[in-house]
Amino acid sequence: MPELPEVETIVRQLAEPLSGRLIAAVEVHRPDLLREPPELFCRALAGCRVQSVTRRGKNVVLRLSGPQVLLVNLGMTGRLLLDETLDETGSPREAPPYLCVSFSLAPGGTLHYVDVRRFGRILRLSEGEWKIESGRLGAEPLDPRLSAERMKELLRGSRAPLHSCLLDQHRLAGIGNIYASESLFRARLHPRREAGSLNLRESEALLDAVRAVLQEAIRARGTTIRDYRTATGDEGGFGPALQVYGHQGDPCPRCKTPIQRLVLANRSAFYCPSCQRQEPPSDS
DNA sequence: CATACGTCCTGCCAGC
DNA sequence: TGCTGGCAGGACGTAT
Repeated sequence: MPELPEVETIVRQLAEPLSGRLIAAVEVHRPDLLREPPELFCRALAGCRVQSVTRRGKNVVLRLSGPQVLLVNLGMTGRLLLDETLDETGSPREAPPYLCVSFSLAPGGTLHYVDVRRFGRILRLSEGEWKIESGRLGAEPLDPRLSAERMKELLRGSRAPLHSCLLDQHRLAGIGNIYASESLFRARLHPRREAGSLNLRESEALLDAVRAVLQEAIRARGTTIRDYRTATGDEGGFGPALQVYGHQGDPCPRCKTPIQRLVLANRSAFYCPSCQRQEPPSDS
């Protein structure tokens, strides 16, 4: 499931090779990923030049000439694969399975959007529409301007469990189920703790933990549980570094207490019942 | 308004 | 051994 580190990895890999490239043609094999008729989509993108590839939350943002913005959300199983190779006959390689959209580049190469479960979305927006969409998304956890005070403010007023709050893309953008559990473990905060009850010290610990986990995961090129691949088709290397996610029943890496799994808002949260206490501290 | 929960979609695998 | 029901969850829509 591509979260911030996975999307960041893909964006870093695509930025150089795609910048300045021409989109020669677009083929849509799965129209349900779009919010417009595929013919319109293809016509509007053909002939555009890629100006930049960036990330906002879990979204890949391609700025194109026109100007227009191509927003790619990978959902659960989406992949952006850059194929620059040719086979021995000189024609492009065979289309990968579950291919949804392919962007033929000039000169040569293809960017494939592949998605088994098709939870992903590809939106073509104007600069103004994207500005509004981006404004609805929450703070970037790795933005150095994000302070512990601001972090506390983001959680303030929420009676929801911390785990659910971290998944809310309108508060912080980019965290999904894997890094929510990992961050809470590092910050020693219980996933069911009421989000709005965090004091400044705890908010700072949480922000530090979120940043540390995301940065380490980026360095490892993300976490492959099953489906995630980088833009070069490789698996991410952060899996072995996961301390609680998917480790139900295993001993806590800190205190050896068995890791527990609980379900919050239909999502699994993994935590150590000994290291991560439910109760807010009495000194707040 | 905020929160909870169902829905989409398919591959995988535990359990019968 | 083969089949199947349940599970996985990002984002959105609907219900409370």
